[in-house]
Amino acid sequence: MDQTSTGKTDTVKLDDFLCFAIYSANHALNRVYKPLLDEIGLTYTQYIAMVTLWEQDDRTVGSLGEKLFLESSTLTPVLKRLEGLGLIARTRDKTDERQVRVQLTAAGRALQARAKTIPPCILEASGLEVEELARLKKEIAALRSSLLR
Amino acid sequence: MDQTSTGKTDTVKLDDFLCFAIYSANHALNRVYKPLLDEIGLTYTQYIAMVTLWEQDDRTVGSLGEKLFLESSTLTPVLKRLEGLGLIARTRDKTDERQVRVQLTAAGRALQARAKTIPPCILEASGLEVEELARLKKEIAALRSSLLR
DNA sequence: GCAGAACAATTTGTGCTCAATCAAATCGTG
DNA sequence: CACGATTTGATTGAGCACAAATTGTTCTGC
Repeated sequence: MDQTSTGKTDTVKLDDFLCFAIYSANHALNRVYKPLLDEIGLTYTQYIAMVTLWEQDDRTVGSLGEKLFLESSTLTPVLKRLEGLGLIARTRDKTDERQVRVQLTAAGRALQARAKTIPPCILEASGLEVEELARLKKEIAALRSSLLR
Repeated sequence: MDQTSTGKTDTVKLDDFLCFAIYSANHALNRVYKPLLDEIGLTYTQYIAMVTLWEQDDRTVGSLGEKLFLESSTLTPVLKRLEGLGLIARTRDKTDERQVRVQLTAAGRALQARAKTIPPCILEASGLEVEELARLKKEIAALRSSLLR
């Protein structure tokens, strides 16, 4: 019973849609993250931006967007808020003034330690084993690649 | 290599996050849907609301929100736009005036036929077989259930 | 060297999402 | 019947997301 079947019924059900499963799982994840992120004063998008910078500091807006699959028009206000929170600094690149370089401040780096408790909470809420979660993550990432092709 | 491992590196990578896989796959799906939905003049959220009504007409705002995991504060403006497009009618329930009943118009029902071409396009873009897609959908729905527990 | 193309980030406008709050209708209990 | 509690949907404010248009910078061809 799937929306793509050529089958007998013409009543397509919402629960048959992969897109809805992902859409609603994303919302559910947001709901689990919300109280955890409130404690460190970040929204979800701000959090993944910080995770990306913790992984590699001193990026341009464009490279950050490429990593996060977000447009610069989305990132600009997000980064301005992170700057307002004192977690990052935004400076024009000296050699190419079109680019804005994003760098962690001391406070931004310090926040990483406080954020360390979050992933284990999510793992627990997922009700999955580490290996199973890793496999599911891999499959979904592969789906994303196909869709963006 | 996972953010939950107790392993050697303390550098947690964005690509290790299940939440990011789902978050970005959701955006990727949106990007595939966008041009298809443009043809029938709906946004993604408007589309899933219509799918829900095609599955079962004459719902209250609350029951629609329960199905879609959305708050009334999100649904009210979405439904008003669908009403403005002439696809649905919103009327107060005669026996309980607190509730608003949402019903398809003739135009709303007619749109279902035009929307039939969308799911096959998504299936193709996913690069997955029908069975594989159904299995993945099921796993993600199960994850959602765990998260909302 | 200079005009125009290409590029990077920002601004603007539309829509989605939630938390917090509100108003109206209904229910429950005395 | 009366009055407080609950239910239902709507409103407000903050933030995210994109497309399209804009500004400022760099590169290219002549």
